[in-house]
Amino acid sequence: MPLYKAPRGTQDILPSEQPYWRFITQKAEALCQLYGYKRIDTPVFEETRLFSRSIGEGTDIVEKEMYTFTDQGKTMITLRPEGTAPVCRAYLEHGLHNAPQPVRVYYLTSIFRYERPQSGRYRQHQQFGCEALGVADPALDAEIIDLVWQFYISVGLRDLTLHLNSIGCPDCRPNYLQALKHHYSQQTGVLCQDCKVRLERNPLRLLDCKNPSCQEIIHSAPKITDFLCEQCAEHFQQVKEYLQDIDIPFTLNPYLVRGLDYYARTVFEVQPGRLTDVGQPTLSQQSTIGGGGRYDLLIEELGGNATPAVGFATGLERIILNLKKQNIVVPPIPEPMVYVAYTGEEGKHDAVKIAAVLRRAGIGAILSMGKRSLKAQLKQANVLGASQAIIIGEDEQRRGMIVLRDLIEGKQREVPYEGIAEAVLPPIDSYQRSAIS
RNA sequence: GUGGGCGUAGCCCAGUGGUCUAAGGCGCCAGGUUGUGGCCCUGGAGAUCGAGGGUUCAAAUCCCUCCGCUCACCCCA
Repeated sequence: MPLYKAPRGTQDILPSEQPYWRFITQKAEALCQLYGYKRIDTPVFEETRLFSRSIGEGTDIVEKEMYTFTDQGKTMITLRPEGTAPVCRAYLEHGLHNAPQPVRVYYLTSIFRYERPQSGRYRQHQQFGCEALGVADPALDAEIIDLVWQFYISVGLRDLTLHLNSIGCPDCRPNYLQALKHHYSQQTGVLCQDCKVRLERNPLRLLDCKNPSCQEIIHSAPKITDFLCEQCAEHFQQVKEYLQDIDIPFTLNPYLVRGLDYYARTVFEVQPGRLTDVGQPTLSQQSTIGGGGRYDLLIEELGGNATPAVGFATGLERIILNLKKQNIVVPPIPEPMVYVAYTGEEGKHDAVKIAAVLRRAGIGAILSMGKRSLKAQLKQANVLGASQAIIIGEDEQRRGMIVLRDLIEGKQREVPYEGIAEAVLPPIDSYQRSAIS
């Protein structure tokens, strides 16, 4: 029983897991470059009021999931529970409205939420997100959705479903909410406890209920897409058309709502698995690997000028979870190719020097440590995946030579001490080339 | 916050009251003659059997409490 353990809901990402992380983060960054999104990093913590204002006072995140504390200067601080609000804050703080619009940025960062951990859910998790601020063009919605979708494709995930909806704007949503409330008020008898609360506090969330008895009410409920104002309907129509232009397969889901208050118009979510029943959510939301939408009012809410924006975020742990479920293999992280072994104390000085010479020549080298038998050293070279071993033996040393052993072919030859880097290079090159192709 | 499952070495796990001073596999370390890997063989290190309390002549094994892990609900990525 170890004395110390990683806090609940957190995890160590050990070297053996790193290939997954490197793989997906490299894919993400390559894609962002392709779409012209630039990296932004914001602080791990912000003033609490930024999040309570943006995410919404009544949301679960703000009510019970934030890591909040008062610092020595009596400031209320919160560990970032989502990525959009800090980006908006930075946009305002640094006058990014003066940059060419839209401002396209992405982040790869830790997110903190105090929740009960379960499969694919952690108190600290990593998100990859993109935000495009300053433009209301529906083509930008399509661009953002295309970007996430291409991201999933580029990491190799299959069988995903893109759920798409529009939740309108402050002009048209009240009409819908009224109709929704009216629909529900006639059936309060069969409502679950949660939905009774939702009816009062956050009616949109009624559509989110998984309770079987509430499902029927949901399916007979009015659809928000029938209540959109002219502008919202037109915007949504164009988003759909642009997505069709670029062959992004989406599933219209009029019951899709999102958990943060700042969304307006376009909302979307990506879930693993295909739907059997079109338009009907069959998977629990917990399996969602990514989501996002428009938040045209958020920046104004935070004190800026009216600035439309759209973005997405996706959970990296959940992506890795699905990569493993789908048996997708990721490329290994290359090991240093040369293992430097030696016998005796005199040999060790040359070993230290040769390892340094190789590294300075750009050749990865692992230096054997401690006093171990040659057998043990070569065994380790093998386990570490080195393609070549340099053996500094006392006999050869006296003649100014060292042994260069090819661990893949099992052949070795003597080469002069001087110019060892040149001797090593060619076989390494060919090996690496074959490993890449 | 609610409910289910589970807690034996770094990992996988056997063992359900005395023969357990806890077995096996992987991994680690060392040997298999004198300076050479991948296979094989041998040996070694590594476990207060999650913690505390109780029942019993006797507990890894039964009971209680706590802690932790895990899965699901809620909600979110």
